[in-house]
Amino acid sequence: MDKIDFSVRSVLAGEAPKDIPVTIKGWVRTRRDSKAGISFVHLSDGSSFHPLQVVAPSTLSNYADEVLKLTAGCALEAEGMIVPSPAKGQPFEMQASAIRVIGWVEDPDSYPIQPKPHSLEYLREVAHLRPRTNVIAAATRVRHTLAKAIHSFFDANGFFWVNTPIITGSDAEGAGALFRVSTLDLANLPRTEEGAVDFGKDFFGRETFLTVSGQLNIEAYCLALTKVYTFGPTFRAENSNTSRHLAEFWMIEPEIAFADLSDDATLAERLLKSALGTLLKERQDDLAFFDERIEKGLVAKLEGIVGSEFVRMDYGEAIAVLERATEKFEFPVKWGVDLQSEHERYLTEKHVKKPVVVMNYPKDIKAFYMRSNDDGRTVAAMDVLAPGIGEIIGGSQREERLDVLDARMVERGIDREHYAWYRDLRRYGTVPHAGFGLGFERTMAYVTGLANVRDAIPFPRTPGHAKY
RNA sequence: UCCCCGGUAGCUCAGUCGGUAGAGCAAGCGGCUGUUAACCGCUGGGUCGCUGGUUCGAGUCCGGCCCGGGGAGCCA
Repeated sequence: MDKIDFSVRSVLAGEAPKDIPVTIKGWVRTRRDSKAGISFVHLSDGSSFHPLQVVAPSTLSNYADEVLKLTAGCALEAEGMIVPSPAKGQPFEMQASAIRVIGWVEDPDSYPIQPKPHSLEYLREVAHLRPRTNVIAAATRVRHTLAKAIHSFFDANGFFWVNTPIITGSDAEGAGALFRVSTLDLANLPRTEEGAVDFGKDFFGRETFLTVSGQLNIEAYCLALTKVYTFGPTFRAENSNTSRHLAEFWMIEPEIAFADLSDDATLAERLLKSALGTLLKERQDDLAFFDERIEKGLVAKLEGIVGSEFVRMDYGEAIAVLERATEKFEFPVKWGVDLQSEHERYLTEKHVKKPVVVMNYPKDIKAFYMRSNDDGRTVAAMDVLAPGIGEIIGGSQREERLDVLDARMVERGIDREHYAWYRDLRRYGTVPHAGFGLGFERTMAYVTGLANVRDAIPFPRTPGHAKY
């Protein structure tokens, strides 16, 4: 065995052998030359936050022709012995015995990713190259670990992951505007006798859309498997232009049977704490970077969340707190109105300074499927608000009583036949159940300190943006 | 969709009272150095977002449009 492939991560962790040459492949971050006869090439393969320092001696056959011409972004293969680094900055480095350039950067002068801080706005315009930066690579690793931690939490607690459909025939009432899915020829639409578009001729024989929520479908599996969740993409065709909205985003939606709103809130709190705890253990390098460059005090903030109790507050209590506040709000506060962003921010950022669960909202501002409370004017809904990001979770106990559900649908003018299968769930062995939706990118924004969800997803889709 | 801010070199930005284009970084060349997003010197690099107008003269003032960002609403 003359050479072995290892990752930069394994080398820096001291896991690579020290008695035989190893080969590392990656992309150049920086190159510094010493006329004493060596060059330092920082090589990154994405496996860890820190790059590998490759020490290239001038005795390499291609030193003058190639090594001295390496610029940021060049792909290469470096072979050599791993040795303890005599200088500060890294525990180990490679004494290169061979460097093979695999891919040059043509025109280094205009290569969009330079070894300097770029603005996140600029990086969005080169979305195909931005994973080569520290910040996006770190976010990508955090995203992976966060997803894994969420799956692990559910698995350890007896939940089953259910892949609810991406294409749906129902429009999950009130969750937002829909993207149509159709194979009809737009230039030559089939028409009914009345002149309307004849969706009976469409691929599925009816109107279909991209899902805005897996909730209705997951309820069906909940009422058989008891503890289930979805984790998949979700689509909203809203013309939303904010740092908190994407047209395509990922959502985690657990649903638990034989459970009420309090159980739901407990699950939300345990899930968040568990996932954050895993991140703190497994992504220290990346979190340290976010702490230093993106949000000072980030790690302490996350540790604080893991170690503290979420504050629970009734909607009515939240209104009272806001009414007492000396803060000037643009929108007046009174019982019955939905909380505005400024109100949510005040509650979570100034009043309690950590995540807060607001529960039992007025029924008129919430969806038809949320369970009516005995007071006749509120429903068992909850929102988890997080500092800096606002609503991170929205959930509720579901209305399991068919007569009450029907009454609510009539109230809202919703066609019961359209929800026939959803009503069936209340006709056959109905039980109290509850669930919530956790926005994955909003959670990412919260744990990285990145202020915009567009930087928390590999290729963000927003109005007018689907180029990459 | 509404409100606000912005668009000048590959990137980040400065550009005064309207007088004809600047810096740092990057790139190229040279110097120095077991260096750490090194340091020193030199060089090249511009449709000042587009368009119309005011003016002797517009990066600068005015209108329209395009693009980006922030905030609001919708919501996760």
